[in-house]
Amino acid sequence: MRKVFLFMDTIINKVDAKGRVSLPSDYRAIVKELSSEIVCYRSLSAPCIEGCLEETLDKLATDIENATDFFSETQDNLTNLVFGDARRFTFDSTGRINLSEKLLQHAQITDTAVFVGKGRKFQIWNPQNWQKEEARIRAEVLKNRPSLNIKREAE
Amino acid sequence: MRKVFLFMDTIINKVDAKGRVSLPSDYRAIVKELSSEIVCYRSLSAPCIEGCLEETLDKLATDIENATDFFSETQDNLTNLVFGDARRFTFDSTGRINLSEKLLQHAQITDTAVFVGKGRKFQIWNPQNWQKEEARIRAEVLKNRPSLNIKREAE
DNA sequence: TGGTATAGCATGGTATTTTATGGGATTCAA
DNA sequence: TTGAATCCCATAAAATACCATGCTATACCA
Repeated sequence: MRKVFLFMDTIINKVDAKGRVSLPSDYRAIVKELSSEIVCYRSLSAPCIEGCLEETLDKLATDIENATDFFSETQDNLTNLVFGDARRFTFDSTGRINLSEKLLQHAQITDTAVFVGKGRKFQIWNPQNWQKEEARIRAEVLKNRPSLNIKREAE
Repeated sequence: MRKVFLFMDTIINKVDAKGRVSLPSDYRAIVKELSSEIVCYRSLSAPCIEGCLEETLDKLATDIENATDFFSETQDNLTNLVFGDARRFTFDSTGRINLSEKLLQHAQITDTAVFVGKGRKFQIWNPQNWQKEEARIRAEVLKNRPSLNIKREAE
């Protein structure tokens, strides 16, 4: 596995009648080092699909196990919500995945999808929704310059 | 054996008159790497069936040993409840297991079963019950956003 | 710098495989 | 011998892999 891997850039691709979309080739290059699978799930906080490597979710599973008790309600709730929603999507030789109805509906995607890199994860948006969301984020950043402060708080 | 294996997604399958259910193919793929057996038991906290690899229960046994005293009532109770209830279920060439009456009754399952991935484990629910449970969990998580806090605590 | 060749990519269509599930046969135990 | 559990076979539907084409971005050369 490569030491450095980041999902980046914003790419627009078509979704055909069967729900097939080409995963951007840059993204594929990252995944291909391990397998030909990507994990997708409905974002908890926004009307979009999120994607990442299975490895990333595996880390989360371990984190949850370490942070909560086997019999605790919190562990139950979290694992149900996260893993109950996530699913593996394998892409074929041409690099397409077949998104499920559930995911497409949640993101209000019909015939076009926008892939937005987020580092270890990426998101898939309806083009109009993404346009609005990006404007909103930019406006907020201009007001508050939040990024650096937030990092300090967390450390 | 694969480095990463997670039970994911939510899948609805039919239960026939004999009590047979297809284990979702993704789940089978995970199990098949080791054997053709899965362990199931009645959930301690919810009206559903829980399933996992025997390996996972083995880890739990170790955890219980480490966390409680050999002679303690807690260890007694836990081990009785978990291991007294658990049973191996082998699936046939078409991938079906034959759930026992005891398990089906506990989960109120008659003709349809919902498999819910939970990472290292999965659950089997009655469809209506799962629908309610999922709504409850989502509402609770949206109120508290527990995931991030828990992660911080663990670090 | 400008123009052309080439390789890679997205996308539409088609073929193949896998999977869920019903029904029946067989085995084993009571 | 009867009942229950397990195994095997058949089928329809859905998921997935493969093939072919047109386009775009990149590389190469004059």
